[in-house]
Amino acid sequence: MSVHLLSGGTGAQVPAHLTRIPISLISTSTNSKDKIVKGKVVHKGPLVSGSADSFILKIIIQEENPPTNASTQNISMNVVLFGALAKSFSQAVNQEDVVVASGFTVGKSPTVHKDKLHPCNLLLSGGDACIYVSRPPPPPPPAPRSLPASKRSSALSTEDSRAAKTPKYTYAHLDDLKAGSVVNVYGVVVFFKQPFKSRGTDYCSILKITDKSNKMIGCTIFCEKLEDHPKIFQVGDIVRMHRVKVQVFNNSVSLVNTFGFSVVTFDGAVGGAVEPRASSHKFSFSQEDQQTVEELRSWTASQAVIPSTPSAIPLSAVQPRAYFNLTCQLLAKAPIDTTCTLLRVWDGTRCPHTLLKVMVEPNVTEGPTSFSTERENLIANILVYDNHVEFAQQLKPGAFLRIYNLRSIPGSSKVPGLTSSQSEETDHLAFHLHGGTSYGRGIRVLPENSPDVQELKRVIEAFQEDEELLEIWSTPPESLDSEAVECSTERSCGHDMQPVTLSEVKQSRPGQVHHVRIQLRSYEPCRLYQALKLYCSKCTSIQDVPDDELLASVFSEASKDSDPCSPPPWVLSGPVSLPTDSPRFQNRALSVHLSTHLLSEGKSKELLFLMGSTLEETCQLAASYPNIVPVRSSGGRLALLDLSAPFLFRGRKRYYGCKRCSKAAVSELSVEGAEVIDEKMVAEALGVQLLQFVLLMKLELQDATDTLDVFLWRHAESFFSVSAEDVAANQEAQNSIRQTMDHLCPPGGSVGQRPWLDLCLTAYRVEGDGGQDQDQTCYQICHTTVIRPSSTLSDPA
DNA sequence: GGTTAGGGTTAG
Repeated sequence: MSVHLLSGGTGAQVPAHLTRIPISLISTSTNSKDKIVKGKVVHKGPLVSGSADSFILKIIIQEENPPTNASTQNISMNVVLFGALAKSFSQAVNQEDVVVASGFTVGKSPTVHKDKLHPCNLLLSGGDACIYVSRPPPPPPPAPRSLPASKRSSALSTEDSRAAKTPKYTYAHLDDLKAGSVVNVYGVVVFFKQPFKSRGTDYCSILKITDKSNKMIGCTIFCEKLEDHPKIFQVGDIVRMHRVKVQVFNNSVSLVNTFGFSVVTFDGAVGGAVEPRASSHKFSFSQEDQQTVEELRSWTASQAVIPSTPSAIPLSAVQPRAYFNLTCQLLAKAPIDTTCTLLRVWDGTRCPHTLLKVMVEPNVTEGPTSFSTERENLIANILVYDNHVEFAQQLKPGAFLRIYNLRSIPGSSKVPGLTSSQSEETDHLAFHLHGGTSYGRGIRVLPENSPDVQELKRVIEAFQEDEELLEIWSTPPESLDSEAVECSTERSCGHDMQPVTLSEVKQSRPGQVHHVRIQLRSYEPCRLYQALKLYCSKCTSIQDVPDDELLASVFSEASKDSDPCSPPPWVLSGPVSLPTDSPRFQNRALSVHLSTHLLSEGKSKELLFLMGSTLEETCQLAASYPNIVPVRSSGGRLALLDLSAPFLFRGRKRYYGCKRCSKAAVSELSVEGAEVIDEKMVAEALGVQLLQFVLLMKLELQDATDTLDVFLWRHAESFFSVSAEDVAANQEAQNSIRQTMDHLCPPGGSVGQRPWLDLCLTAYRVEGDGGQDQDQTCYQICHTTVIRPSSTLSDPA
């Protein structure tokens, strides 16, 4: 059981009585006694260590010069080494070394279907197993030859183990591929399809490559993960593939990835930086690779292998009735139906043809729902169909894309789900990414650092600067009186006043009302749930809404009070079980108290006093009982929880009381004449000063003259057209505020993207802590409502 | 444990 390094005549020798058996002829019935198998190591796996010195190492060897009697099929096979042999092999043997194995047994390869290699594998373990290594001669050293052959080490020197860590690869020429072999290749991409979902488990990439031999070779790459696929952006890119298997299909040679496959892609432009695009961080890349890429680039440029037409064209050069590739930025997107998604893109250039308008609901749009008029005119609406929809759904607005084989159709066609009057606009150019992958049809996200994206960003930024200039010159104060500017808000105050500038507002005395036409520059809090507050109308205090973590601790603290409790005479007490399927709630009976008065009214379940529950359990029960008041035992009596927690749960709504203004005590509720029990009745009965949910935000306004911080508070609910109580209880109301704010102040958007707003402001004096000198003028937005983003994505002109 | 695809336009 050992690894022997063969070195000319001086080292170990393969015993002469052993006879070689070609790899292709090995079967499970092979008698391995006195046999050897010889092959080149084309893959060396990692040394896998199990428990207590049990090592396993898997390699693939390939027949180098098959004897004439051997077939060319199955010339590559898996070899599994065990124990100390695996360990010393791992240290001593490099990829590309030629090895001879003896003392092996033959097993069925469990991975034959996956790696398409030999149906058998060689197993090397125990005392008979032996590996002889002959290293290929090193590449010719620079003249004069300075390294005598005798200097080459015949022992396993440290130099050898270092070499083992960075295997040197050899690359096959594309006109010299032997069927069944596993090879490494370099090639220039002459055709490619972005990875698409196969009918199996993997994504499939199709490419055709060529090299200096001028041979065209088709390649099929199957990988489950998209990132393991070649990152090809355009024809002319250069790929380096390791461990692809040569196959014959339809009488021509093709390549398929096999075990240990990896690929690195390079841009093919002469003179550009050689930057590898790889999925793995640890791929080999040497000076030789650099040279190979540069040589292939020059060769490609001299040979006209690649059509000289540009691989992508800008919107400004798009012809009707054409297929083309587009490099662009995604601004917004919206699903149309299950087979179609709308992508709104631009590349900063203006298409000479009028572009198709597509209407969609704003609440299904991801990204801004409207843009400046200038920008709207540059936006191309792309309808993406069928298999591309799934990929499109994962795209994020802002991403840079290349869309391959996009089709421009004049006159427009009907958009599914919309009536013809909504979508049909003759003489408009429509863009379709049809279903299927023919001609490489597909979408690819380009990285920010790619040269094409850098160029795209230059064009876009130049446009944005123009856009901002336009906005500044065409807006207030010059246009304050005009009706030309479309506004996203509406005043309902009824004041008959002309708008003034922010600088005029700042110079005015407090106590006045102003109309302004402004844009929203920024706002606080960015985390909109923090805008939700609790307000006491009695003491006018404002506090944050406690988070669930705090509430849970209040409940848990309250349930620790285990003093015996004598409930008041007007209650009936008993256990209640939680209406849930969840096993963790089982075996937990909570103590509940019902009002006998309500019982007599037939409304016993209308109001529950619940004791000893957790926050989670209380919420569970609140789904089934309309009013739940959490209680605890305190000094032998029934008491409310600390008022940091809600004193009442009504469905998903929670009601809080003011600690300062409440005189809380558990007492009986009078419901005479009342149809339903509401929070006000409960609060009154319990002596709780009910806190009100309010929205409080600080907005920074901007116009051509100045900026101004204003509050949105007392009129916040009508501004957003939502109730703060709803915001506290449901996600939809929260989303609605988020959408409104994203519309008024698009995240990452330029000033040109922010709509103009007509506001009514009140200015008032607020006493500072330090007396008269510290008085401040504050401003509040009042009597103003946001007009919900219009339901069209089209150019409003 | 093992297949997928194997370039060559949707038909909205």
